[in-house]
Amino acid sequence: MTNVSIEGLSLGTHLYKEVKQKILDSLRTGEWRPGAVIPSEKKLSERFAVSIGTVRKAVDELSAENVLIRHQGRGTFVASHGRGRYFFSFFHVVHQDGVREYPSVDLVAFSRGAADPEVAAALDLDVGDKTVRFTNRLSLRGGFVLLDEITLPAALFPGLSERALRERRSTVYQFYQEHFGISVIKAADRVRAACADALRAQLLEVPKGHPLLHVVRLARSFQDRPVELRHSYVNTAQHEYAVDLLGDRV
Amino acid sequence: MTNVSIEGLSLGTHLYKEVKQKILDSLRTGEWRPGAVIPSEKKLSERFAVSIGTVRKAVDELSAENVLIRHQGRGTFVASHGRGRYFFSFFHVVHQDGVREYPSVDLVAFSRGAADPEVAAALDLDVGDKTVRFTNRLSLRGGFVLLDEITLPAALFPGLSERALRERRSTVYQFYQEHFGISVIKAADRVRAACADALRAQLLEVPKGHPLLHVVRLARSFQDRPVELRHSYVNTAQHEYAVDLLGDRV
DNA sequence: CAGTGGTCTAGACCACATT
DNA sequence: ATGTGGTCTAGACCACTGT
Repeated sequence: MTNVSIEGLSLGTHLYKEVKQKILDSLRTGEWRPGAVIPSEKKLSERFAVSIGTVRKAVDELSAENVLIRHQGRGTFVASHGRGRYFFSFFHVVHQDGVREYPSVDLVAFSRGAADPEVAAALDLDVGDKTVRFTNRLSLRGGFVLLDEITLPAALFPGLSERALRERRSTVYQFYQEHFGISVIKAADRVRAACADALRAQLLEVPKGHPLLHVVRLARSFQDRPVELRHSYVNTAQHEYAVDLLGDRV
Repeated sequence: MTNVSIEGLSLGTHLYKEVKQKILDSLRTGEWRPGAVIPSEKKLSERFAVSIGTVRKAVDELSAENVLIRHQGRGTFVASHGRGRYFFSFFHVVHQDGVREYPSVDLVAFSRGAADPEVAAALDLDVGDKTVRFTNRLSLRGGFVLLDEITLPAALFPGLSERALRERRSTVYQFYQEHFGISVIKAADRVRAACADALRAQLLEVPKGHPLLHVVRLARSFQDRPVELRHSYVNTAQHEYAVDLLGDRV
C-alpha cells in the first residue's frame, strides 16, 4: 500500500471513484456475474493498490445503489434480479391492504418493429432501428391487474424469441440479465390517469372507459444506458402504486 | 479520545448509532433548529467522546436521509423545507415536458373535526380526537392541477388558524416546521386512478368524470411519528407524477 | 488565513458464516 | 479455525469557504 502517486496524478479525481469505476468495469465485462461473489475487500484493496477503507467506500456506494449486496461473514455479491426484496424495488403495485405479492404473468402479444421518433428518443436509437415489442398481462390474487407493454432495442437482445419469453420462469429483468447480460439498475416512472380503451379494457376485463393508471417507465443499465421502454396500465380497483419518499432506501 | 468503555458496555450496540440518536435528540429538542449549522465534526467527536470517523458515519446516514445537509468548507446544516431541491423530494408532479416548477397555492377549504376510524388508524390517534382539515388548490403554468386535502392531528398544531394558513408564504412543510417545530422527513404515497366527482371537478375545472390521479400520502416526522394525512387529486392532462427508482437518491 | 467537510491510510478488534 | 464484512480509532492531507 505504498502511497505511490506519480506527481500530478489524482488531480481533481477521487481514488474511491476510480475503484468504483473499475468494479463496474468488471461487472460490465462479465468478470463477475450476477449472483456471484466478488473478491474480498482485502483482495480488492491489494488488486487496486489502495487501502481497505477506500475499497469500502466504493463498495458502500455500489451497495447503496443496489448494484452489489453485502453479506456479513459471507462476502459481497453481484445483485441479481431474483425474487428477493429487490424485485419490489421495480414492482410497485400492491394490494390496497398493503400486502406485496408476486404476480403471475401471461404473454398476450409479441411483435417486431422499428423505432418511431418517440421510442428512438427514449431508448437512444435512430428512427427506424429495429425493436422488439411484447405485452405481458400480470395477475394478482387471480385477477388481471396490470398490462406491461414493453419495447426493447433489438440490437441489445439478439435472438429474443416469443417462445423464450413465453417459457421463461424468472422475472423479466432476471431474464434480461441471464440471457442477454443486461442488468437493469435504475428506472424512472411517470404516472398519469387514463381511461381504458377498447383493447386494454378487454384484456384487463374492465368496462371500456374504466380509470387506469398509465405508467411510462424508462429502465437503464450501467452508465445510464436506456434498455427498456415500458407502458404499464394498472387497474387500481383493488390495488395501488406505492412509493416511499426518503427514509432509508427505496 | 480515550477508548473508555466500562466493561460490558457497547454489547450489541453500535457507537455510531448512539451518536446518530444523540444528534436526533438535539434536533427534536430544538437545540439545533432547521436551517442552522450544527457543531463541526471535530467538536461533535469531542462532545460525544468518539473518533471523528464515527461521527462521520452517523452524519453520513443522517445526510443520506436528508435530515442533515453537508456543505464542504461551510459546515453541516439542519435540513429545512425551504425552496431548495429538497422541495421536489415531496412534490412529484412535473409537466409532461419534464420541467419542474413551483406551484402557486390557494386555500379553498378549512374546517375542524374529529378523527374517524380511518384517520385515527393512519395518524395514530384515537377515534374522536380533534383534527384540522384544509384543502389547497395548486396551480402550474396558470392552470389548476392539484387538490391537496390535508388532515392534521390538532394536538400537534396548536392554534393553527385558517388565517395563518392563508397568509403563509412558505411551503406547507416549511410552515409546519417554522410554526410548529414539526419536520416532515419521510412519507409514503399510494397512487390510484379515479374519476372526478362533482365537487373536485368544479375545483379543478375539468368535466365531471375526468380521470384523475388520487394520491394518499402519510407523512412522518422523527421516530416515524405520523403527522399528516393527505389526499391529493391530480389532473394529469398536461402533468405527470414522476418517480425515480434506485439510482443515487430520490 | 483558519476552519470546515472530504479523502485516504493503516491497523485493531468485533460479529458472523462456513469449514 | 479461518475468512468475511462491520465498527472504530488516530491522524495526515486535500479542497473548499469565509474572513
